Amino acid sequence: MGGSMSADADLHSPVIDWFDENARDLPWRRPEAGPWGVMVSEFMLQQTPVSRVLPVYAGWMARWPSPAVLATDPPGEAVRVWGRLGYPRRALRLHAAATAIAQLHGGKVPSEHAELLALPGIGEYTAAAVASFAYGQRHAVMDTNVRRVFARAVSGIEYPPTATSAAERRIAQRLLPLDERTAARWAAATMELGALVCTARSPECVRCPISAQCAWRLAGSPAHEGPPRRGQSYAGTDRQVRGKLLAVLREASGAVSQAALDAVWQEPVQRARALDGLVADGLVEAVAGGVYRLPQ
DNA sequence: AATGCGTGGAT
DNA sequence: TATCCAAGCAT
Repeated sequence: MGGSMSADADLHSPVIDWFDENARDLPWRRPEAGPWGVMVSEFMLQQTPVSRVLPVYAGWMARWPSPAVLATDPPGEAVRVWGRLGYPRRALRLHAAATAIAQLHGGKVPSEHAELLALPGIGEYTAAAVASFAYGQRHAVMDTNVRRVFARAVSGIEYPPTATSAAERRIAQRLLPLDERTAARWAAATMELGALVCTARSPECVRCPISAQCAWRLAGSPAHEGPPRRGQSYAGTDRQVRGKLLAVLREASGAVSQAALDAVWQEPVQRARALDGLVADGLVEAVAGGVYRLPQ
């Protein structure tokens, strides 16, 4: 098995105390955000930086202060307000989740992990995050930040593996404080530490509250072994074409012509494939006669 | 298990 | 300029 219980416990207080002093004042952390605000923020933050989420979150919550209100608007409006956050299928899934909450949960964001997991767009991470941040429950919340912190502090490696491993889950469970309140604080604190200090590219170990106990640091900060984790290319892909097509639809007040969509990409085969994909995903509706619009 | 899915800032 | 990276999910 891994390290001793005392070594694990020595991490809790420094990290939580650091969080008490350094936590960002983010809108979804305020009491008025409520479970719905937490849930909206988690959808928006999937693969998207905080700085870009902030303005969209504000607009979203002002227009749709509850899942029931969102459910009364067409999904295309969610896609429109989503704007340029990226991965617009998230907007569709958030709308679908709001509809399910309105219909199946009396309009209240469920508090049980299994009920959250059953909602569209909510996977293991988001279910744990909402249950922990919104309801104060005890869950191992493993996002890219937490995984990196544990990889370094506990496993002594610079980056976690590409896919979450059983070993990582064991470590997260082992480190999770037994007390529910403390566990919820720990989850937020470890995530914030990864986001602000133990960052991917240039960690600021001098500001880290557990640098003296960090296995990676103690090993001399060895460089990442193995093949470079390939970043996704973007230019020229279907994703870029989909983005350009959807941008036209978002910015139009109503339906748009085939000609307007054709103008965004010269190559007709890829353009058609991208448009078909958007329709298949439910992000675009084909109206009669080569006219398209956001879904209603 | 490996892919596809947006976008823009930082280095 | 090219690459990396950002609170993942669904298939």
